[in-house]
Amino acid sequence: MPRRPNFDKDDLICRARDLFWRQGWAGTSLKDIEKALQLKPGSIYAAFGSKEELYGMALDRYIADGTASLTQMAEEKGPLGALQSYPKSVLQNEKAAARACMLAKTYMELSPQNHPLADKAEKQLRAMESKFETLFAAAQSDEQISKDHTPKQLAQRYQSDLLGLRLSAERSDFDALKTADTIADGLAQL
Amino acid sequence: MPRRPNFDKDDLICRARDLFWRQGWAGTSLKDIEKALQLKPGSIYAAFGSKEELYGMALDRYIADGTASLTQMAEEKGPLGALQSYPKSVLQNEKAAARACMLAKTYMELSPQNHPLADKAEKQLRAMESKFETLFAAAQSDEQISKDHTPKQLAQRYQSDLLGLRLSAERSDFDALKTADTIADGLAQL
DNA sequence: GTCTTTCTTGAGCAATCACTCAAGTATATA
DNA sequence: TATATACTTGAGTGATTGCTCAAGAAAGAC
Repeated sequence: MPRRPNFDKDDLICRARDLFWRQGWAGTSLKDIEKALQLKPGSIYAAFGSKEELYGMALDRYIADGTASLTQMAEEKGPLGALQSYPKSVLQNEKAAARACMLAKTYMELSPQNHPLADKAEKQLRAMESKFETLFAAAQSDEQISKDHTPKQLAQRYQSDLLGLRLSAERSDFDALKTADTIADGLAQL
Repeated sequence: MPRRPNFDKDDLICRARDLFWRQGWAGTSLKDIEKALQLKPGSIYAAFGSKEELYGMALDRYIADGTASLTQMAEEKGPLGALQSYPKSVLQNEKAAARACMLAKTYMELSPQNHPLADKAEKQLRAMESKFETLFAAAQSDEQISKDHTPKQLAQRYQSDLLGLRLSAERSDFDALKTADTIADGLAQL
């Protein structure tokens, strides 16, 4: 009966994600989105509801990709190996729209306004931290690293370093790969 | 002859700095500034020229305070002591409008648009890195830390960790002081 | 082909943005 | 007190914001 939409919604969300990831919430206008998605306002609102909902879907997509990549890495390389490889793999991901973490950027920009999207980002940062915590606990069980610190403390320090690395990697004069190596080396010495 | 302005310009810049620091560039409207400075638009533009110039002055103020504090710390505690104390002292600064670094926030928000303020922030991040580099070099000369890594590499890793720490410290469920301790401990083991 | 249903279009909405300027007000000098 | 000078005011500028909706176009069912 009906006419079918002539676009791939998933692809559009990815393009929106890359825009938001690079330019942030306020830095991305609907004109930008119209241009990137090749869609008129009416279609955008019919398909996604609002700018905020679209950003939410973009975040969801970002989160799904990130957790999938970490999970796969853990299966391939074990807990310590995954923690050691993850920073470098993030930096070397050519498809990424930016080096910095979209969750961190979202939280930084929107938490002062108590924006719901900031809550969403914070919640996911917590989820990632707890994933790291699990990996550290496993690495301790495997006796790959000492039990001098709790898994939670290790995870917080690790995530903090990772976010700093990714933030710094946006700078042109920062040797991100070398710094990622020192992070990996640091883990081996724990 | 003339009437004198009945406000303290330096104080106004500090209040603007705190606003921008917390809320960012796009997140701070002129209405916000009018309210915080208790000034009408005309007075703001007469005193500061534009929102951009005011942000620039706010950044300058932020930079001056930050470098002064690090310099003083180096005189009091020596190079290694300063590097060890600096993260914690930043976190414990009650007068700070936010935990995260204003330079990093500015750079993150505005570098995608090639905004001049992002250049200014990046330049100052470089300046801070080079200050850290000097301190690491001095610490190596004093034989307080090994020469396994170059001062530049140490400074980049240190600054990266510091920015990550300050970013993470914005989160309510992050044990920032403990993480700052592990950073300080890590320096002692170099 | 005709009808029905859905998608696409883009001019245009109210609200907000950074900013201006002419008029009014306050103060130091003479 | 009179005058000159600068500061303060706030309504209002054009541009841009996120968003709406009536009209038109396209595709499957018959």
